[in-house]
Amino acid sequence: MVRPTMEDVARRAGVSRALVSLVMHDSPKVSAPRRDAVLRAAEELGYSPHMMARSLASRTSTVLGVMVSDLRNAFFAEVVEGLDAAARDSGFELIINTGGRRASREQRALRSLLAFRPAGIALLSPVLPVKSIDAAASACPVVLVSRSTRLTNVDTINDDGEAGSALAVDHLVSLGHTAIVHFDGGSAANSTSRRRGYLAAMRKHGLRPEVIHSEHTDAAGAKAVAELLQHDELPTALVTGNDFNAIGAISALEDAGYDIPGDISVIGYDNTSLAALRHVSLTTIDQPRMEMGRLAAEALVQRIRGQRAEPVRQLLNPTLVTRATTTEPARRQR
Amino acid sequence: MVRPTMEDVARRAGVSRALVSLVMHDSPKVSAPRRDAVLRAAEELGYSPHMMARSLASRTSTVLGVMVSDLRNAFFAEVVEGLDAAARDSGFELIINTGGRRASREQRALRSLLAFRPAGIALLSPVLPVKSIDAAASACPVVLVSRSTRLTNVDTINDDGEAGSALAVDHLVSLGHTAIVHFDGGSAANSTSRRRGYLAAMRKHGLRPEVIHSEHTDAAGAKAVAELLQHDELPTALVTGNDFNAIGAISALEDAGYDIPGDISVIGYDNTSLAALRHVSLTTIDQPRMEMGRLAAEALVQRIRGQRAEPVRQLLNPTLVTRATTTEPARRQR
DNA sequence: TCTATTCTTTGGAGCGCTCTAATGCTGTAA
DNA sequence: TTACAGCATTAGAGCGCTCCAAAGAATAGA
Repeated sequence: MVRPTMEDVARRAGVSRALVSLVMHDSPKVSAPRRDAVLRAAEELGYSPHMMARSLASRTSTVLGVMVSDLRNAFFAEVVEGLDAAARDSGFELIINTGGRRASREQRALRSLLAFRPAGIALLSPVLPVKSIDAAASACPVVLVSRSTRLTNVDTINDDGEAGSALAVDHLVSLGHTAIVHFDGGSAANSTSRRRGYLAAMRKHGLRPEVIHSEHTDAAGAKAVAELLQHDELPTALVTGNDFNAIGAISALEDAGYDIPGDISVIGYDNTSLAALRHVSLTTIDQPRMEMGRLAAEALVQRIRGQRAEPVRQLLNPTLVTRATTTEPARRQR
Repeated sequence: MVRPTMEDVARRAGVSRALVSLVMHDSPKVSAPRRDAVLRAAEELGYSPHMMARSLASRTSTVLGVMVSDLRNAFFAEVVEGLDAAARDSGFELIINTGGRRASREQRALRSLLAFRPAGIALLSPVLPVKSIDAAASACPVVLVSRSTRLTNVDTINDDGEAGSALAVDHLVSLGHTAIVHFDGGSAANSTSRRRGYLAAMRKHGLRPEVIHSEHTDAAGAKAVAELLQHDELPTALVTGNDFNAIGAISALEDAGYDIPGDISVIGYDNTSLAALRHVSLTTIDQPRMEMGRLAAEALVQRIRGQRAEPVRQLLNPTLVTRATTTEPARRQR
């Protein structure tokens, strides 16, 4: 388990340790014969540089710390995937920690990330207090994904939930719908902006908005439908808080004898793998999640390289993915 | 961005660096007044130990390297989640890399993991040649998840695909089914053992097996149904390769006018979040993915601590999750 | 030939920490 | 009084590397 060091390589190649270091960094100021000798010796010994020692000596780091609440959530998994790809392109590695959306655990996770003296830190939808974020930002560049802040030393990458909901409403209006109800996402971080976007878009079109309180689960979607069915008149379209909620709503409506989209059009949010299934074929709003990860990594790298000091505020545009759950309103409505 | 060192804390507390080190490690041989002084100084300066320096000096590591092909795949995401939880419990951090199921990229990923001199490495379903795995294992403990090996210095954690398929078949047989067809998973890593389990279980019950070649996607499931519909007689039950395939098969069957489970029972594999949706409510086979991650971490930790030298070969038992897509065969079928 | 100049190579200090061996300091026994 | 535990504390070497200053080697110009 004891691996060869630079010293070993140097001895075998008959050169100094410093020269080996230069070769490992592809320095142009090494003569060809020495370079070959060093590379051969390294190869023969199976030498690979010791990142920790390198970091320590050079006072630099090639590590990006990532705090994610839960990798099982496809949203985070995809953002991390984007982060990883972009980080690798810039020569960084990811060290990942989970915070479980509990401030105390996130605090711990953040501390242990900082103990690695990473070059930068990405916090995905953290529930941490601003104070902690600020403290972290004074130690290294920090980027926030799916959370905004007014801290000027921190970058943020968010999807534009308002624009997404507006996209959904516009789509339905263009199909001829006027009675459009929103099932909101309750206490979820992204539900406020989605609701706001829905309200603004309805007002823009001169329509009367109606919000039914719900959550981001299929059971909640079904429950919201039950509430909706109490009404005298049903809407012709539903803008739900996310895909799961949409699925729950759809099956509850079908159970109640309604045809989707014949009687009611339904639109989801997130474009999860679920929505794409033939069987489901849900019209939904897609957020560029991988892209968000890439942008987060790029924001960090820029700050690390000192290329920028002003904060970046990315607000990514979602897109509409039209599938089979939306169509023109039926005649009988209005 | 320049953070205080142990030296700074020592100076402020009026003690030596070594004493600070002892306090940071909760050594019992430090007097109470000194301990307090050190802790106060550390607090005031916002000191936190430098992991890299600590690793270097102590020649130990608290990092576990993880190579995963793709985090967007829920299987891996959950295994990683389990790994993370167990690693944290034992005081380790994860450093994650993606290999994309391409040997060359995995090679690179492995190399950069090894550069961190991790305490151990977990490879999730790698396509790496045995040679590379063996080389890694000579540098630090290695555990393989979803891949077997005969290397004796490497631990493996696998789910028992044969047992899972047998569970599916047994369930259907106990309901009274005899005409049971398998849609297999094609070239996927886990499909061989799942198919083998199906074949063995059918034979065990004295039934005639029939395998239709398919893939792990919903489109492939639908395509396999199209093929099935050419037959004169339909089976009364389907054992599919995974949940996506099952969903595709179900919707194709429903499109063709069949009732699920009235006419045909369908059983999935993986118990994805999909299967649990009310709307889908798919009977399926659950693999303990988080558990696999935990066990992988534990296997590593045991080897790291030198508690074990013989290889571990975990074969985890899947379980049947009964939902709404399986029932007794209809009368009309014989 | 000698010096000036450029190109290679090397010694060695130091990154922040750990850990061993040695020190200082009490108190107790001889 | 000295000796000797026993405990708390510290000096200092060293982990594997980087990087600066300086030395050496090679070449060019005079």
